[in-house]
Amino acid sequence: MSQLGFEDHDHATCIHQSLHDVEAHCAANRLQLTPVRRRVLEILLKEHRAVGAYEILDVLRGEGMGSQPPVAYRALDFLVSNGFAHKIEKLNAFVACAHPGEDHAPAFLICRDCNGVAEAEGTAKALNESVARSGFEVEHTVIELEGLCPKCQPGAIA
Amino acid sequence: MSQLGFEDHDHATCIHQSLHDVEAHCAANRLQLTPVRRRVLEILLKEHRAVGAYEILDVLRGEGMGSQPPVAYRALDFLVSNGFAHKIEKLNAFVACAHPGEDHAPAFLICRDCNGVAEAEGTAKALNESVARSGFEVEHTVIELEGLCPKCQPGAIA
DNA sequence: GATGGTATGTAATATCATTACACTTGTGTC
DNA sequence: GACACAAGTGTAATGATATTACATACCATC
Repeated sequence: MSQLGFEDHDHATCIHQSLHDVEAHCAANRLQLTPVRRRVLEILLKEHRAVGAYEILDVLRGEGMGSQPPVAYRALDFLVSNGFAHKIEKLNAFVACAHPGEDHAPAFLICRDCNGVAEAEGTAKALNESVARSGFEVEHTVIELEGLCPKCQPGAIA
Repeated sequence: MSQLGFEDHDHATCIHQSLHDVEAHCAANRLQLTPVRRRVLEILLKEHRAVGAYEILDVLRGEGMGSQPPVAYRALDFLVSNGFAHKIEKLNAFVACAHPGEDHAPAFLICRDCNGVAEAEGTAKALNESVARSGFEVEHTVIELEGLCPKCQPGAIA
């Protein structure tokens, strides 16, 4: 299983790369990455954790980009439905996607201590196939594992 | 994979059996199945679908068993934390457990058409083990598959 | 420059959930 | 029996998350 999010990495490059990927994907698919949408994506990318809609809205408000909930929710809808972000159902909050543009159904690893969220790939497919055999037709998959990330476990080197 | 919830069955027996199992489990573990808690369980058992807390509250209110949200949420907390019910994160709603008392982490199959919810067993374990190898310590698992149940698929015999 | 599609601004409201505190009831102890 | 304590319930208030509805702006095309 590949997994991304908890290990140390060059976060500036990480953000830059994701933004670039999203821009490319939007250009290729005639999707409008408007200022608000781009700003919301940046806010999400800044953190590898789930961010609530109202937290995002606060930032937007501070920057004069709209102050009512629909502004944030609309941008989030755009990002989620185009695969640039994911909703974490367990937290009613959102994370930037680690593989923007790819149509995938990752599992999310949610650390209850540091609130970090990582994506683990390659888990949903087997699950969906197994369920499909029972006659249920899967359209959308939510897999969220809550626990402690390596750094937050007792005895971790911190 | 075993799966329960969408197939036809004798629902009266199904409810009766579940209630009986829960009563036995409470008696064995000195848990108080008070009137409110029992009533909330009955409300959940009546349907194989996720029921919202306020919908439950409405029923309780109609029966004079408390009218404020905490009444419903406290009963639901009791049921969920003792394994008699589950919360469906995707819907912010609750279902009775199909295997009350057993400590398990089922996958939920949620039909977007009829709102039915079924439990599919035996999926989380492999997932957790696979993730554990990456260093993440899983404490709680949410697996929710949204789609169409056999009966709601186009072409179903209805 | 009229039309239509997409996006945004804003007010109001709906839905889901928790906090805080008062009260009751049952149990064990003195 | 008086008391302390824990668990459960009643209720008001509030907080957190999300949607509806409608007006306005922008932009591409004809």
